[in-house]
Amino acid sequence: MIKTEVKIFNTASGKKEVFIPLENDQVGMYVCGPTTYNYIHLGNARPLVVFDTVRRYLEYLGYEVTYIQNFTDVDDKIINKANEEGIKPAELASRYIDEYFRDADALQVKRATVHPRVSEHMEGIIKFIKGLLEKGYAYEMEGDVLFGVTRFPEYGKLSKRSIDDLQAGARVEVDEKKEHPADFVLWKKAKPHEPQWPSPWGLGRPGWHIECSVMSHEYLGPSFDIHAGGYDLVFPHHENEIAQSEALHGVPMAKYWMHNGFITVNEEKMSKSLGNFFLVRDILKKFPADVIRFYLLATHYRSPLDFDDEKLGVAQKGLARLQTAYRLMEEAMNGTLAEHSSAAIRLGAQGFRQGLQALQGKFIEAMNDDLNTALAIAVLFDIAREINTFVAAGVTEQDQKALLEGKRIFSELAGVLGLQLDKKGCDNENGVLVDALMNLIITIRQNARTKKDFQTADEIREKLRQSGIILEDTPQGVRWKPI
RNA sequence: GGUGCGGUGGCGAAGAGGCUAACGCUGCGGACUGCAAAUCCGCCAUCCGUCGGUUCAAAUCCGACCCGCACCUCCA
Repeated sequence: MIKTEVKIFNTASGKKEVFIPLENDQVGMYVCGPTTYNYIHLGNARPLVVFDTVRRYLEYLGYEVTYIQNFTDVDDKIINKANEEGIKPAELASRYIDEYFRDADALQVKRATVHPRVSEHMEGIIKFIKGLLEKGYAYEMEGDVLFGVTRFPEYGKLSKRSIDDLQAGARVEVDEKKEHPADFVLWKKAKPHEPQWPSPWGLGRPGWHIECSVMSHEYLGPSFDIHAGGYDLVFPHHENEIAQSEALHGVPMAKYWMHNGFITVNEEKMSKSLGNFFLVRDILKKFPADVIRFYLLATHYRSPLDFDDEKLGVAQKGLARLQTAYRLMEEAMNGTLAEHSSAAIRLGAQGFRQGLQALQGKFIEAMNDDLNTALAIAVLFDIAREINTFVAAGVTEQDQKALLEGKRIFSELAGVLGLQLDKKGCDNENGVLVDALMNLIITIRQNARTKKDFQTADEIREKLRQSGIILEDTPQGVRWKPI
């Protein structure tokens, strides 16, 4: 367990607070997951990556994290789309759950401890609603069950809205029969040809907010540490969850509420309703998944983040710089580069190690400050420079231990961000073949260079570049890598 | 109308009372190189939306104003 003080910005208080879990080294986290009627877009991906990073960091520090992320698989949009396609809603939902995993896995998002689905928690939902009715927080209306916001005095505390404001600005369809326009549905009366479940109030299905209250309670208890999601969930989704859960259980639902900012396109929120969204899998056709992840983490999670290809291109270059440093260090360790003592003044191995350890401290400090991944990445760049400088000056046998230590720190910290630094080269069988061919080509070119036939040498290099292979001539020999 | 967030170099982006305002990209100069690439070194904001105020000291606190964004309705 690394002893250190993590601070988290808590939407509930509007301030950064020291993170102290309810139960010493155990952390319970609930992240609102997608409604599964489409492939996920980049805006959906941000919370996945951000809160996965929160999890990774807490685990790195030694906490044991129970991470719950739901799938909303019962919903109007699912029903509509399924009808369009002429298949069952459940079938459509489960298809997009599979597709979700494909994208999330690519982005190195760790699987949750449990991924509960609404459709599998009907019993719990019904029981929960029953409890709310019994305690007098909910009321029945023509087969629907509604939560009465005026019956819960603290309603509005998360989003800092008063019930009166809600009434004043209400663009909500006013249903005269509701006690209050902001009352929201817990249980919806069934319509024909829709998924439906039996309940004490007749056939129907759950409203949107109730699922998270029920499932978080089932897996994490009435009170847990972190509840997270996109900023647009603060109201009404999370506000309503709080109302339901705290009304029923009488204890604070979550200790810390974390919300990520939006991805924008031309400064406008990326959203399904605006239609300006980019699917993760389409972006993956142009950029590797780790570049997307790097891009998402290079800005603080609460700030808006504008998207375009150019910005991903910058991220790609940045990540490549880190990977290059890692590669140079590995080569120095493997002795791929001949030992070379340079005239340059160089850091001793001792200084190198101490420098990296100090930077590791800075990394932790950055992450402690409300998950400042932008700063943490800056530290990674500092580490890269240390490594490059150290390695470029020439490495001897005595430096190997320091290099090993450096490699450990570097990859460990990158790993906290879910970034992999070692290039997964060619797959093994082909790799041997490719290596052999590359060695042959390089030898031929070297012969040309020895004869000062630079025209031939340059032609080979240019042709390889066009095929996606970069050659680098270094004092220690020729190196190649895919673009 | 209500609520909240933000405006930092050519671009992106940290910093939130006091070290020369991080880091990355771009550009420029240098080292290295046959030339490149990669790498290293150096340079590029007298200034942090505007105007006032508080303070010994402000990009960082307060006030006003301008601009942008978001939420108040499904949305990550």
